[in-house]
Amino acid sequence: MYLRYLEDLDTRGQQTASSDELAHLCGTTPAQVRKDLSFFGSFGKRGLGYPVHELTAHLREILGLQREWKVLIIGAGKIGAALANYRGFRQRGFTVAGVYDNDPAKIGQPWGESVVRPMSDLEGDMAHLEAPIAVLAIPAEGAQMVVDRLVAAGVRAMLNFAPAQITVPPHVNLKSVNMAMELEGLSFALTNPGYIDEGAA
Amino acid sequence: MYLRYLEDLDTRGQQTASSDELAHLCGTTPAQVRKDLSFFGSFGKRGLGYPVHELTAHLREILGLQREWKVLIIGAGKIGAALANYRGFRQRGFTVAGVYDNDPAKIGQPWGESVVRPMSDLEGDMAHLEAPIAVLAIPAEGAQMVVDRLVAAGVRAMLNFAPAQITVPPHVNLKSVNMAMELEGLSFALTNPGYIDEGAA
DNA sequence: CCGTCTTTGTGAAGAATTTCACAAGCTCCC
DNA sequence: GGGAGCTTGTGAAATTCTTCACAAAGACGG
Repeated sequence: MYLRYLEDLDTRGQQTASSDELAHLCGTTPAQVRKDLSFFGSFGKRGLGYPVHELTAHLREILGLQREWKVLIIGAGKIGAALANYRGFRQRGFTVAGVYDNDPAKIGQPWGESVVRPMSDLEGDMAHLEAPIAVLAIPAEGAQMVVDRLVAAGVRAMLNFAPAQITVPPHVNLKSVNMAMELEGLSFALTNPGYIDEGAA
Repeated sequence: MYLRYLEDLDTRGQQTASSDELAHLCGTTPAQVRKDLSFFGSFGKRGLGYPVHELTAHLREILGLQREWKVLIIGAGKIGAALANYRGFRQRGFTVAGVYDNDPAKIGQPWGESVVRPMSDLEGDMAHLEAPIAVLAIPAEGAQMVVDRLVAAGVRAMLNFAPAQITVPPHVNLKSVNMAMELEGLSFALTNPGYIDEGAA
């Protein structure tokens, strides 16, 4: 989150930012900002604040964004298409290495500069890729089977958009985005106006 | 999250579930499950566990899911299409009340059982809707302006997929899903294998 | 070059959350 | 109907997270 706002400031040419300013932008407190950043090192200058450009570079390195990450999109449906179109990816060093699907009607169809590949190519293609990240954009049914296969093929990190309960071995990183659950959170917030939602900004 | 797993158990016809079982499913601890649920009431039976069907109903009510929520999809692009296709929505009581876009090429195009409506219809349409939830599936540029307009029109809850920094007045609930940020989290996890990601399951 | 002003980094205090542990309560079987 | 076996609900302890507050350090003007 800090990186996001620091990039904005950097683009606007701002040289330094105080913890106070960052806190205001991110919806947190100055002390929190300082504690968070101090966990990774001592980046600021007393009396001045944090050097925006330099800190941006530090955070990129901390997050491992100095390298290019290959992303495999699993599922050539609407979500897959939305993801492939998403400019933010390439800007942040994520490049789509391939789109895979099981559906014979979709296999071979053009997809950006590439074509949709059959799932059966997955294992072979993995040999050329180092530490790819898989994005699951498939229906919930059978999602676990696909995940098992990805894990077996060596995928170590996945971002799951299928509204399914997925389990992975401990050495694999899985993040799930469940849109229905997000909406349910909003439903709760609207139903119980007392509870303020912290997931803002 | 509990609701998600309880629905599974309910579908399979399981009568009761212990905090131990729920904890295992949800990747947490039995004590946590009991504390969480006890916050809302005393739903379990000692010696037996929690009645699955009944607890499911309770959680639905707590989350405000006993009613139907109208959802406005803002942006008739790929993400909007993916959302409209998403079966999970209707199942959980969220119905798409309309799809809006600014692009003249898209306005009037068929969209499910309806058509894409111009943004200018928004304020008028709001009169017929009670407490709708807006889903932002638009580019980052200009997202804040659209949000301001939605807020002015009376929208009290929004789910934002635009990779933009949005601010809303305190009485409006905003949740943001930023796919790039999720991927960056995975990048961090892969780069620093020591840190285990809690966002699993 | 000195005094004032600003802002970081960080121990310590405070608050919140999670875990522990156990009494109380329910079931089930004999 | 009573005892054995589970499992909840919940105070209290332990842990984690956040906020406070201040010394140390740099900037800046005169």
